[in-house]
Amino acid sequence: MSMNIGEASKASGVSAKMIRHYESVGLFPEAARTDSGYRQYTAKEVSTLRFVRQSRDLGFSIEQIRELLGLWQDRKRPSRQVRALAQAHIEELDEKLKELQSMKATLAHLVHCCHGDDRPDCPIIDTLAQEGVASAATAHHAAGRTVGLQPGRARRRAS
Amino acid sequence: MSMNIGEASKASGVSAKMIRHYESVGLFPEAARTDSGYRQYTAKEVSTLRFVRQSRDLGFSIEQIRELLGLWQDRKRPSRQVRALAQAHIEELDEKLKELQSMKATLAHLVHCCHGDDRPDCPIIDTLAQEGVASAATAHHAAGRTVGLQPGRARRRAS
DNA sequence: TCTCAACCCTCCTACTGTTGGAAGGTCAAG
DNA sequence: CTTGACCTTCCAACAGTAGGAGGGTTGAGA
Repeated sequence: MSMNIGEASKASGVSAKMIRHYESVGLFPEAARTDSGYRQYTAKEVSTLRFVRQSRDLGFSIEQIRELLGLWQDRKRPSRQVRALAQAHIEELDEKLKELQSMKATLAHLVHCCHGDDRPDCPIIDTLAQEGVASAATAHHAAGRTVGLQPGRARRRAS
Repeated sequence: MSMNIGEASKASGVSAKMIRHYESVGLFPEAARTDSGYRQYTAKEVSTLRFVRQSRDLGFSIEQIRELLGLWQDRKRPSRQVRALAQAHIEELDEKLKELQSMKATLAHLVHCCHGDDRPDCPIIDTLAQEGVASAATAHHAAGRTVGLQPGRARRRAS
């Protein structure tokens, strides 16, 4: 009935390392332990883990998953709440999509302009060296929140 | 002719904090200093900073920018090299785009299915609790490298 | 019974890039 | 001389994941 972390990991698709991490940040209560200190998991906990993984796979952040788990637990919550959370996340995804698309478009244009042969002459480099590529960055200038290809890409300029 | 880090920051659009950081990771040589230890920048260095910013805005990583700077410096490099780097980056962007689009599609479908009213019944939560959402995650399963809405989102399952 | 592999444990580190603060030194204007 | 705006360095945090070190546990085979 109960299993070690390795089995729970296989069953849920969440690595043992991550299970411990999620526990440590309080995403779910601490697991029961054997006398020797091994964590023990039941089918119920494995399904929670699976829930977390599915949510991560849809791009929800840990904090959002914390909320989702709360809503999941509370069997009386109005579906409206869940929907709103999902909707908000879609909008985040959209912002990121726009930014990436803008980068890609700019880059594709530059690549298109560059003959890409043995000559040193290169419009890509030249453009980077100029001021104001007028790309993704400037595109949402006023949009506030970052998007991050890399982690915390805050698009704000030095002010 | 030469300016402090604050002015260089304003002129380049890179925050002072980031200028120091880039210097510390060896993205460009250490700046000259006044007797009192203040960094001094010339127009040449400001244009390097601008180059870095433009590259970041197009989503290039620090390592990629390191290469780009090298290519920029070397006035004899074949434009082919630059183009290849840009092309490779476009492909990275494409992977990320696909992943985000896949997430969005799955999520949009779920949101569409959820009536979102006062009733507790919610297909979004129900789907998360099931196994195998068959979303972004499974989509590129074999694709190896991560993409990260959040930082290091490695999509590999616990193996 | 001993041994060895395959587990498990906790802690610390790294990585992506950026921001924030603390504690202090410098420079200019008033 | 004081004040405020600048500069310096170092340390920590954020998101999420992965890797290792150094140790204990378990169970099966010799």
